[in-house]
Amino acid sequence: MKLASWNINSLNVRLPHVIDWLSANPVDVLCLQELKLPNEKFPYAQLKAIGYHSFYLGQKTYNGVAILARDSMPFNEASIQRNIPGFEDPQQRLLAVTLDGIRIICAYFPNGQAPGTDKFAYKLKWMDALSDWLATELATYDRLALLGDYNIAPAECDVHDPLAWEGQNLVSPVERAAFAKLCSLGLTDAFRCFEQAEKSYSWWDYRMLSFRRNAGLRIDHILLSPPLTAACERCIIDKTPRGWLQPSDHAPVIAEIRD
DNA sequence: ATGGCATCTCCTAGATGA
Repeated sequence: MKLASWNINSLNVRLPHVIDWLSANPVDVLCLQELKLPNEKFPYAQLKAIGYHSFYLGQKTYNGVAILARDSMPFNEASIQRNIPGFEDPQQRLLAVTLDGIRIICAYFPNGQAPGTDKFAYKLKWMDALSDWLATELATYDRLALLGDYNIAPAECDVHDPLAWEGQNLVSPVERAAFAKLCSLGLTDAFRCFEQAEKSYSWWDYRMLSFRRNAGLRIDHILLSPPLTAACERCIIDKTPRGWLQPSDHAPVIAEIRD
C-alpha cells in the first residue's frame, strides 16, 4: 500500500499535474493540501475518471484539503471527520477518513507567518488541539497515518541554510517542540526511518531560483502509528513534479507500507 | 538587500504563502 501527500497550491491550476503524477505514481491514497477552491468546484468527476474517489473539504481562495483513494479501497462513510472536533475554525485544514482499516488524516498546518504574530499563536493553538484529538484517535485506531504540509522543518538537516533560518518561522524551537509533542504520542516520521540523501527537501521558494539551487526545507511529512511504522518499507520525496512547467512549490512525499 | 514569485479576489493592488 502506498500513501502520499502533496501540497498542490491551487487544485484549479494543478489538476493536470495531479492527474499526470497519479498516472506515473498510482498510489492508493493521495492527500492534497491548499486546494484553494470551494467544494462545489472540486473536480470529483475528473478524478473519478482516472480511478480515484475523493473526500474533500474546501473553501474559497485559501486552504482546503482532500483525500483521494483508489476506487478499490473500501471506506466507511461514517468515519469521515472534517476539521478538529471541538476546535472552532473557519479555515478548512483537516480531513480524516478510515480507508481499508487505516485511519488517514490529511492536514494543512497553519503557516504561522512569524514568531510573535497572531498567526503564529493560531498555529500553536491549532497544533495543541490537534495533539489532544490525536491522542484519542490513537486510542481508537491502531493503524493511523497523519499526512500533510506541517509547515515545520523538524531538524537542522531539514533546512538548506540553518544559520540564515535560525529562530524563524517554520524552524523555531517552539514549533519544533510542538512537532516533537505529536511524535511523543507514538507517531514516527516515516522519512527518517530510512537512509536518505543529504539535503532532502519537500518545498522550495518560487523565488531566487531556489529549486535549481536546492535551497529548500523539508516541511511535508508522513507520521505513522507503531504498527504502520513497523510495516513501512520505504519513504521518499518525489522531486520530479517540482521541475515541471508551472509547478507547485511543494513536492509529494510517498510512504510504502507492507500489506 | 524586506526584494525575489505565484495564486487568489471585493481582480490591474493587496493579502497570503513559507
